[in-house]
Amino acid sequence: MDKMGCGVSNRDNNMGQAAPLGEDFAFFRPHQFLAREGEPPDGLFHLQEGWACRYRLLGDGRRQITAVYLPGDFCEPYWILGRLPSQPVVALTNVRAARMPCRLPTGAMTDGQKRLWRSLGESCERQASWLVTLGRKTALERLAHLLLELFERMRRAGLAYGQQCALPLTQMDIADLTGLTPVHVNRTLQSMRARGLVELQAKWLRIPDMQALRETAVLTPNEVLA
Amino acid sequence: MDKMGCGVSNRDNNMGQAAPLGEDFAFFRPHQFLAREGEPPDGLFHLQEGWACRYRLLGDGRRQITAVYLPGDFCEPYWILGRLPSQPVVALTNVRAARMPCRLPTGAMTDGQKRLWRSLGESCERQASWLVTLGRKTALERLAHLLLELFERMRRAGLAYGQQCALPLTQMDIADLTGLTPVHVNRTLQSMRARGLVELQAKWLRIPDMQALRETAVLTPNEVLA
DNA sequence: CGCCTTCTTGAGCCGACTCAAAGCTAGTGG
DNA sequence: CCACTAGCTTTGAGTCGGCTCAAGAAGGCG
Repeated sequence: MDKMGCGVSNRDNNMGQAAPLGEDFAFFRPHQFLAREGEPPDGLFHLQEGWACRYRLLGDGRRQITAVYLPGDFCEPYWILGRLPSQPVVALTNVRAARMPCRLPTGAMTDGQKRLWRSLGESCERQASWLVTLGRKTALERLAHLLLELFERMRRAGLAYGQQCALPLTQMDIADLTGLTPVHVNRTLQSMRARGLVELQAKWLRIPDMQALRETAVLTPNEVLA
Repeated sequence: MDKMGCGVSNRDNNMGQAAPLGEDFAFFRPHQFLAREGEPPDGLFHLQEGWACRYRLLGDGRRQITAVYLPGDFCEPYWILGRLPSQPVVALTNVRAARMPCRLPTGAMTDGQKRLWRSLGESCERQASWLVTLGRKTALERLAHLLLELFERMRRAGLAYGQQCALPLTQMDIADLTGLTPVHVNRTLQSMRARGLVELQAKWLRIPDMQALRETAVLTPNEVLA
């Protein structure tokens, strides 16, 4: 349940600025839903700030996170394909997002639409890569893949500084992304730290040796984050 | 390498029948590629007969199959999004497919295009479901999910007879789909057989108790194969 | 008939899990 | 400024699901 009300508001109502025609904004706090399973989403969100994730919860409490949304990402490109969300999406941090209509664009191909198609393509590819990682890789390889991907996406969004970036995930979130337990994530991160592969503390990620981390992740050359 | 030549041919050349305008057909034998990593596909294939799969091979021989294509499926809807295939697709059996242009449809929405969009949406959703299964489920649950999904898709394609259907996969293929080893697939299938959950032999699948198998797969009610 | 792939079985091992209990923060309120 | 709390991280000890290695049985096909 939303603890803070609906989370969606017209920018005119609280900012005193004219929003671009037909566009308004939405704000979410951690744990607030951007979409619920089986319910039509309020719109397609273009994240401006903050992180969100899509997941599935099994009856006995097992959880798997199936997508992460970073600033600059669309959430969720699949929605334009006309199906109801099959998995809920929640904010991981405070989120600010532009809200746009959620339907298949028709007619002329604008830049915004091109970006949306590209985003859809990248999502599909990332999912396919994660099927490989979850199906066949070790804990060490999984973590390397995850941290590399998140860093690379943050870098592209202009949010990396040198070889570091923000990473507002708990070890439990990381466990639910990689299909591991929090305890094992903790131990594996320690061993990565010991080998100089990553530094990760206080929600901040640093990658001292990108090449080494890439090799650890056993990604194929043209994997999404190339 | 294709052992049998290119695999794509204009139907007029070998069937003596007029093909629908602008459409031709392609034939593949087991292990022939429908698409290679990083190379533009010959077209978008609409499978009429036979099975194919998409996969990734890691350097040390580990393989994960990331999609299966059955008769009636498009292979591969993602291709219309304008990226080069990031994972190869090979035929698992003899395949007959209609070949169509591989680009984003524009203009009026025909029935064929609607089917293509729906197909893309279903693919995305299936992938998301498999992320959960590979990340969080036991061997038993994974196999139940797989067999249930394949049966249901075959049923929708009109290729199930009562509670049985063809299933032209080796136990090694099944292992590469479920992220397990062939040995463990074998043992787990035996225990499923012993519990009366499935019968699987000679490339033929029978599901005596659909409800029991569904419960075993711990799927959420509105999972793709609902 | 002989070859090759697939399936099956046995024995031992190990990567990741479970359970449990401390240490850390960071935020809250007195 | 400090006690108090709640959530997160870390550590230890023991277990187990699925893996590895190896060999034999059972198909399928030329």
